[in-house]
Amino acid sequence: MTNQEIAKLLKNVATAYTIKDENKFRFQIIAYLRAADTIGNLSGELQDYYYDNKLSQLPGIGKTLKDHFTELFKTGKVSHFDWAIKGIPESVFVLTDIPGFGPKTAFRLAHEFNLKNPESAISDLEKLAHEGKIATLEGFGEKSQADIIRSIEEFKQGKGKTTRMTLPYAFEISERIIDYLKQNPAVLQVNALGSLRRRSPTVGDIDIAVASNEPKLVLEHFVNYPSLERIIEKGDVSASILVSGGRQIDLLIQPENSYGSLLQHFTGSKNHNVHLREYALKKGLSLSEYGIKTIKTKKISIFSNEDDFYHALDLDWIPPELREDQGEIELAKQHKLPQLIELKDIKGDLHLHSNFPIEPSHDLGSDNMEAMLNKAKELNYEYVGFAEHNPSQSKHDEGAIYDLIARRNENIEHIKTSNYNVRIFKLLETDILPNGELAIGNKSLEILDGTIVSIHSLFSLNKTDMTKRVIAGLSHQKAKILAHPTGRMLNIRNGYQLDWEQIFEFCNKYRKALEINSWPGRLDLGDGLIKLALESNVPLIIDSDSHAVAQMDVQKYGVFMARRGWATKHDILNTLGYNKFAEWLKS
DNA sequence: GCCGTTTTCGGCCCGACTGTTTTCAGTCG
Repeated sequence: MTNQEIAKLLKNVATAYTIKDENKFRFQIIAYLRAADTIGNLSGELQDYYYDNKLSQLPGIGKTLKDHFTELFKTGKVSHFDWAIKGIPESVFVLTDIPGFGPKTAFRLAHEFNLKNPESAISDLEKLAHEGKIATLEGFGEKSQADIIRSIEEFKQGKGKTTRMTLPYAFEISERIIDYLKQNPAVLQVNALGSLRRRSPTVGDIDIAVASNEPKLVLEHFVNYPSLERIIEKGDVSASILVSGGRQIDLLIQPENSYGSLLQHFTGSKNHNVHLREYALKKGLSLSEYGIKTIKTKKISIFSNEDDFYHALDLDWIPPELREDQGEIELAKQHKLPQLIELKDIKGDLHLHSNFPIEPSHDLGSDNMEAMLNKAKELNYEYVGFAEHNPSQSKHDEGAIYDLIARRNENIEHIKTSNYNVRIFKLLETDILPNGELAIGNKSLEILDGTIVSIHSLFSLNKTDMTKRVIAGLSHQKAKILAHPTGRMLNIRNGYQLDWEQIFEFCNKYRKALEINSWPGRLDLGDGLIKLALESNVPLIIDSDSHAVAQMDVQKYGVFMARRGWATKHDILNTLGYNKFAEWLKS
């Protein structure tokens, strides 16, 4: 069962509670939604937390939910959930997936029109709306009927927040919008916030904050964005629009002198803010996007920057990547937050695919080694590793594979004679075959400084066999790094099954590194597994997996993931200088 | 149902926006 399916299950329980008795279940509803939020935004699989007995570490998951999940993973269902949603038509849970449909609206419509069939509930409702039947209900009008028709249309097209963007994609959109907003003189400051600022691997909508003393002018400018599709809402200090491609942009505005509170509020996460506000309440303070209110005197302190906002609560400033309610508030109080790794700490990129004609099993790079070295120099790297895919087994015998690798090595030696100031490691990205053997023989491996190993076939292997396969592959003395360890492709496929506890134990014992692959479509490992790996003292390495010079800039995304996983530079191997790194590679 | 620098019991974030209302309910972040 995927995280999204489990999160939906929890939301369904909250929906059912809301319909049955909102007051009685008030706090259960909050708890279920909070847990759903945690799980929906988790970058590791919930099931892995269960296997590692770490469910209780997750915010919002206490004893009761832990027991429910144990039942879920053992039996495939939870009797308490079944009990909770009993009596609510299944159609309701289908309708609540549509933006604008909450529990009350969904239940009311399902009930009034007797929408029994969940398969057809959405199209049945659409038909009723077109027939003008919804506007006749008390509490509904022509406008809400039209809204329902449009919501369903957009939902079917996957617009708004129905589908999530990858982080790098969202980055690009946000930069275009920010450039546009800056054209207006009423805009004094502008930042992308929300999950984008927290560097979440996928982003639902793009949140933008603006400092301005003339919010009306800013809003007017905003809703005239060239690729506007429609205005979702527009008030006095905020607005939401849909832009071409069906992406939702939310804008919030505050005067410059209270911009710090807005940054804090709009960065989230929701769970971080809820926790922070509960913490503040105990000090007699109430937090909002406007500032910090002393409850007794009703006096509001305002903050132009975020540091002061946190300091006013006796907390250190918390990096946005950590604001996921995973204990960061308590550590900020004790001045014990980790010093997170930064992009400038990276001293090399060990996973580069050049265009050297090595006749590989998978895609070849498009630029030559010299061009990639020039770029490495530009990035201030001390060293790189060329790691083309191994020559394909199907087209070459072992001798031919050896010759190709030897020729590539000669090419590298030749380049070394020119002075590039960047040291080179002779690596390779070698497939781990389904039986756990590496795709090239010992003789070929011997002429490498080391090899990256990875899974590129038979993803469907069961957990036990896949774990054995990976460990067998990593066991070779030359195998040093497991590339894109989960095999996930964001929004395309989940990773394969692995027993992480075993993998971590093995990597720690034999000092094998797990890669944080910065490739925009992968971002693999994600932050959840990074955090768990660090708790097991596993060496990590951040690589771009570049197939072209221009792609070498994606390293920042891997650093974002590492930061979200609480990594300091001491946790990441390629922050080491050349000598120390070479020493590890040789070990 | 969760959680702990007033608490293992008794609390539980705060506000914007919209539509259909004459003062609020529902949804969202």
